[in-house]
Amino acid sequence: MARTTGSHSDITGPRVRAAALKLFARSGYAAVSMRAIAAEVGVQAGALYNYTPDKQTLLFDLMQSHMEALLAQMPAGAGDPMVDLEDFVAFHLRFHADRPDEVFIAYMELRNLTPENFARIEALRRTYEDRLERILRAGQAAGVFRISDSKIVALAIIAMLTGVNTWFRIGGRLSLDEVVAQYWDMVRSAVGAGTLPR
Amino acid sequence: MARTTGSHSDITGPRVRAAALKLFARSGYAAVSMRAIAAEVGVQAGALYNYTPDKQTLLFDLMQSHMEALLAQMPAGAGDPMVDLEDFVAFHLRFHADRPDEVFIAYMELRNLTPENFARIEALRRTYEDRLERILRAGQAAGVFRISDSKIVALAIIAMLTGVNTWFRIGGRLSLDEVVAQYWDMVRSAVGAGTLPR
DNA sequence: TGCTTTTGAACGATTGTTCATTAATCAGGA
DNA sequence: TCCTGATTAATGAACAATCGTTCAAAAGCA
Repeated sequence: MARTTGSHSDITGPRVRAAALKLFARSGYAAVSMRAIAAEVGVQAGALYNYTPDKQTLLFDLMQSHMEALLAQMPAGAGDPMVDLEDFVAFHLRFHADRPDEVFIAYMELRNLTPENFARIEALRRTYEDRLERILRAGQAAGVFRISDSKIVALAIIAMLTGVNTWFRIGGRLSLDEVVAQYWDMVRSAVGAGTLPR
Repeated sequence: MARTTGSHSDITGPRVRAAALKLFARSGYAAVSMRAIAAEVGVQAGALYNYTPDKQTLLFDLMQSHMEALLAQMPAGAGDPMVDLEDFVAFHLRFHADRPDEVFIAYMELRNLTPENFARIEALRRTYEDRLERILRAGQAAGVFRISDSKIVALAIIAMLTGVNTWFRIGGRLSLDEVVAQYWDMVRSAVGAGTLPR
């Protein structure tokens, strides 16, 4: 619906989510009070309830938005396992490097979701893992990847890639391009695809 | 000092730590109340303060004990980079598989430590990472590992290995021996050490 | 004037922690 | 074996503070 009269919703709403994202990432969901979020926005606690029914939904919406953006922007896959794997690795690293707070929350706050909300986020996460596993199985079938258990390799790769967020910061010692190149080297080696000149 | 009269400290004390470990791992430090810990032990909240000065110290002691056990049991290193790396991988996987709760806390609750306590745990963690990096540099110098940045590779390997704790459970589809074998395959490949028959 | 947004107070519940009091356990002597 | 005195552990109430959430009233804008 179009903007209604006297409304600041389209200004305050995003600021509430941004404040919650920042504070949840820094201190954790359980340790952040609604009053702290309100103070970050510059508003009283009661005003937050114009933008979220409760604190739990605020967390869930942040995680859901993140996971849906991840799935929406993920490369579709060209069909060549080697190309698809490289694209996946590059995409994962760049997407995650751009959103350290969202990534942190998506991995750390799963246990603070209600069971129903947890199940919904978990389903999105599995969809993402399945995409990588499908690439690995295609390469396995084509004989270009030498791996035994595609599920384990998929999880190991994702864990390795997501680990960059514990240390990588834009503007640090290494550029994002260098990080992508180095991780692609490791992933390519780990799946048993020889070190080919490119 | 030897056991003093009228004391149950040596019984209740460990039970307090065990209850805190279990509940912190399940729900997170901030979401667990001292009353919840006391209920798990079967005691009133006030009694906990015979065994810890406060909640923060309870968390810190759990994390410190875990990290010190990790460092104490870590293999010393024989000198051969290939052997040392394989030993490190196997040790890491087995040690972590045995202690899912401790590992979970050690990685998730860092931000709930006071700055001083955080610095102390962080120092222990860095000591552990340095041990792996030293193995990698030795293999790099000896020409047996083909890697460029030993620091990144060390962090990537640790992230990959620690990731098993998100899915591995003793008694599941895969035995621990199978997991160790598969991860060693991936690590050996990732550091560019050829797939040799063993 | 009509509608939206924000305030600010209030609510019941829960938080970490303290402490006087009670209960339990022990060593040593009779 | 029983008693005594000493010592420790656990209770249960209390504390000030903070929690998520609600809502009537005030403020701001079209």
